[in-house]
Amino acid sequence: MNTQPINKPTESELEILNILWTLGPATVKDVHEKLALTKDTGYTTTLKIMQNMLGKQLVTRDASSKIHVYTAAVNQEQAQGEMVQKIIQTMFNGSAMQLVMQALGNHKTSDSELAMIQEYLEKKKTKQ
Amino acid sequence: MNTQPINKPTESELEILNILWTLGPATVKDVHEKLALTKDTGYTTTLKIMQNMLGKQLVTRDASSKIHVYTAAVNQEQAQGEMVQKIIQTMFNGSAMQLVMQALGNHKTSDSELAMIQEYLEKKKTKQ
DNA sequence: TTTTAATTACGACAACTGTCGTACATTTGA
DNA sequence: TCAAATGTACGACAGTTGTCGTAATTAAAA
Repeated sequence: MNTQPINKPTESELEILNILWTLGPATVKDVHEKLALTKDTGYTTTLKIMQNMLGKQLVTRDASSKIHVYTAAVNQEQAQGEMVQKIIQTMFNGSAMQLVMQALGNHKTSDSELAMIQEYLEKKKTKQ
Repeated sequence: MNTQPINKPTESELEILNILWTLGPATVKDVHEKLALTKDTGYTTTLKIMQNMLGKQLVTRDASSKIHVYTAAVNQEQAQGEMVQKIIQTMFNGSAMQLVMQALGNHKTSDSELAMIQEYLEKKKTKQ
């Protein structure tokens, strides 16, 4: 799997990547069905975007049968990391903490989740 | 200050907004100088982007003197909130926790900052 | 006053995106 | 076999963005 800096996906491409990360290898039809749940868009539009993504090497595809199967070519965690990095720089003045506060502030997060974060923080403190 | 859903800024517009949030009301020159520190771009480019932003009502300006003074017209916290929301939905399957983990994982965060987050979490747990 | 400098306005341009209609190819089933 | 259904390919288009050259305007300085 490619670990080069990612050829920055657009908003729409990101949505599709997210679907591919969830579904694993999938056809245009699969992706479009998922996408259509939240977005009013045509089949050929989805197809075209995925073809663009192929050009950018954001996905790979198996075209051995008529029905092409697409797979995300970028690592989910890496993409998440780069995005978070970007946001922190651009919107939170380089402070991860400010981002964390925002993320937790406007969200209902369960006690168990909060506990997990606390645990994570403990480990991190001792490690550093 | 406007609290309507924000007319979504582009990447470049976001950089400029961030500068305006830091500087407060500022001229194109001020903004461009800041911007030029990290980005190789022409003065008129910055100007044009800021004029676009005026059109979108992302900024306001005082044009009473020759030297126009621009002010961010969107609330920083709201913009941050909407961005974080978007990211969580699009890239983290709706889980704020996953975002938090990412943000803390790839960053050197000081112990004191970590402690602040922990404190924040404690308060949040008891409140909820 | 005249020149120079600083600023803004305007227009042009290429690249990228999302959108879709339509053509083409392939498979399926009647 | 042949028509229908299912997919993909291709091309066109409009809107947005970032980029910048250059013109116009205004203020400051000589």
